[in-house]
Amino acid sequence: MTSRGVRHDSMRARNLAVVLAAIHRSGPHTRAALAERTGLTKTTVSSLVADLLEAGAVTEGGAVRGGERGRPGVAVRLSGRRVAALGLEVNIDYLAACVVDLTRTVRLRRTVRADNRNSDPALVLTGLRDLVKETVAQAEAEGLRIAGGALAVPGTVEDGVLRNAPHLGWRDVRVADLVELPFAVDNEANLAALGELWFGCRDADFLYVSGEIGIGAGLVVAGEVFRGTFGLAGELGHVVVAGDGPACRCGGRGCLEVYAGQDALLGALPSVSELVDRLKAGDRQAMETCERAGRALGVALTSAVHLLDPGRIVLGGIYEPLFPWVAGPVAEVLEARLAPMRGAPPSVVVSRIGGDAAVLGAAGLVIQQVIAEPGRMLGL
Amino acid sequence: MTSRGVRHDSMRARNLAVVLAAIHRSGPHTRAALAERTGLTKTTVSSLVADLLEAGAVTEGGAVRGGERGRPGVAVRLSGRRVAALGLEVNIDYLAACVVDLTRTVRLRRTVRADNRNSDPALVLTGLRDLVKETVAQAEAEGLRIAGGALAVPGTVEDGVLRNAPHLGWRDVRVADLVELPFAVDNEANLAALGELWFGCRDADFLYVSGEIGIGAGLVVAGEVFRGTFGLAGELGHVVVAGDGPACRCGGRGCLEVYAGQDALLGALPSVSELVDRLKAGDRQAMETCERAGRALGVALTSAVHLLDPGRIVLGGIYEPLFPWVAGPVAEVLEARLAPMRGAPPSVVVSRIGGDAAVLGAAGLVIQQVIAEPGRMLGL
DNA sequence: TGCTATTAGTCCATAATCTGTACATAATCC
DNA sequence: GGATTATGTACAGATTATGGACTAATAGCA
Repeated sequence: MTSRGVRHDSMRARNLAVVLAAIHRSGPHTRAALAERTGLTKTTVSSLVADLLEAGAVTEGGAVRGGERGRPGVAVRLSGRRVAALGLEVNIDYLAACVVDLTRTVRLRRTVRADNRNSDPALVLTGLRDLVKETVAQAEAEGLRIAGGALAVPGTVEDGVLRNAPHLGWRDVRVADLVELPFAVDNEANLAALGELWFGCRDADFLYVSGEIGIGAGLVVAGEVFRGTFGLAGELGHVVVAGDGPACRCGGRGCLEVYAGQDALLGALPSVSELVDRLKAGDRQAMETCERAGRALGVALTSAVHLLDPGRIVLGGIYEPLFPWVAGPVAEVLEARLAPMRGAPPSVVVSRIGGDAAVLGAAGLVIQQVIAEPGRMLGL
Repeated sequence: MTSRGVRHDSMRARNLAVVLAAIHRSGPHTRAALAERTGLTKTTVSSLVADLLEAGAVTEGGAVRGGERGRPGVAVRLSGRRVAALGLEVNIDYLAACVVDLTRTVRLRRTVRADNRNSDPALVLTGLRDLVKETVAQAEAEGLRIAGGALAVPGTVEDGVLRNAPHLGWRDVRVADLVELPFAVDNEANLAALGELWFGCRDADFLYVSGEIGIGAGLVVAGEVFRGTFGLAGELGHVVVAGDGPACRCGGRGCLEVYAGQDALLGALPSVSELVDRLKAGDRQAMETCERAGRALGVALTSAVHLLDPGRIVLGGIYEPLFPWVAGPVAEVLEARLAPMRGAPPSVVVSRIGGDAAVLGAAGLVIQQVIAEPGRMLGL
């Protein structure tokens, strides 16, 4: 737990990361601009950039912005040619994979339908492994080198072990050693939040609300996902809306999920798209259901804002198609409850990437790691 | 916002911090043990320790633990002789100051009664400045050198500016330049949490609940205070317990504060000690009030656990004297609502330092800074 | 067109810091 | 008392960043 001292090699590694992060954060820069931003000398930056060029993480050339007088600089930008990340997702009715390059361009995207409810983990993971093999082969055929992978799962994760995924019916499944690559596993909502950070709103501070059968949330503060002590933070679905409300499957009463989970929203309807159809047709009962769910979500988010202090609120999952009918009540409740004490409540916006958030976020996590530790991830 | 590159001097500064942190984290160590823990060589550690010795941050000698065979090492331990931190607090009815040395020993402690409700900030700050002068002079007379100070205030703080302290009646007061020292200002609940971290339970992961007129909370994860996006996280008092409960002064309904704030607990009683007396005497009504408050607190904490995932829960402020009557209902509610899904809920314990938490925490913040940046704080 | 000012990027000697081996020191074990 | 073992220091060597000098490339201006 004690942090390690800085040696010459870790100093170099850190400086590589600092330069790469500066390029990533604010677009292409000349070496001179990078030197100014990082506080390193031009000489040092040149040397670091040379390493990054060789690793294929950056390219030279392209628009040289700004230069008023004097010799124009050479822009150094992230390269999409070589380094790429593998994002994976196991969910209730599908497996998904994607490959994203360092410029955040989605290069490959595959989904395999499968009924994974109460499934055998070994079987599903074999299927996933096949999907990975195909995807990686295809990516390599395009000249990409996969620097690492990450997997999103609908459940709680501790140290690479899937502790509990109620809807899959999995418990204590070891998934970290799925492939021979640097590999991470994390909760769907956390990764969906990262997806929003990398491919959606790109804001550095927000709470992503993932409406599925359960309701999860991922908080991003200063570009980092907040995970809590055991990685269990963000369980919005069981935040209490009414202390003595109806019983919830979690054992509590009056949890948000009871009012605004998928089951509560759909009632007897077969699917979310059916609900949306009815809403579009102006079905009174459907609209009241959404109104009620939205208000409950507003109450739960009031508590979440007081405790987590998010910059804004992004609604995703099933709340994305339902946004037009849910967002109003949510915002009204937040305004009424938060404005007097806090001033303007966080704005409520819709997710821009919908159902792809988690897979993309998984790839985003890997890209984040590459930028944070280029030395380790790229073998420098 | 871009992080700076590592230069030779910052490498040294960082390594000083790493060594000091290792000594702080797990007690006195020999140079050899420090070398092993930090991954640095014995030579480097020797050189770093020499600097720390000269700065007065550590001393040699004392028990040499462990050594089985071979030449015994010289223990290097934190020194209480020279470096010290100044903790300050402005509260509704007092000003407080303390001086704590690097070994966490409280060397000085002063409290000045004063009615600061709806007071003139300038006047109160003048009084505080006098208190600082006296305290610093006294500390220096004991040979201590104050490395920095921190101030706890009952309100929200942004960038050294006190934004809003409803009970003091202050708004947008600039307090950061109170003294000519490295100086920080923060919210009372956050600093009380740090106090608990440094002088109380010393756990690295917990949620400190600060019961006062309002109810605040400070979350510590891995030894760091979580502040949220704007530093407003941890407003436990306005977490919703019952969506359509009674109105709260914040504009919401059914907030925790309505059920378990000081006003709700005391009712017509003049003081907390009066309430405690009645509870000790077995007063039925008082006990029911506490029972009800405890259950409400349990419900709010259920939401907090789902969202923040704390390691344990520490009850402080007025909940400290009331702990015997409040803790039971809190724990019961948590158990009932959390156990089925999460397993054992976080344990609920009483604060060990009571009303001193915030001042001590302010000093703790400074010590934390000294250990994190000995170069800057000690002028190395 | 050519000169000057200005900015970008590289070269190379120098400085700062950590590493690694060798060694003196100081205990325990038998 | 000698062997063993571990601590802490000394010194040469390795790694990395620095800083000033130098080359390169462009715009402005005469």
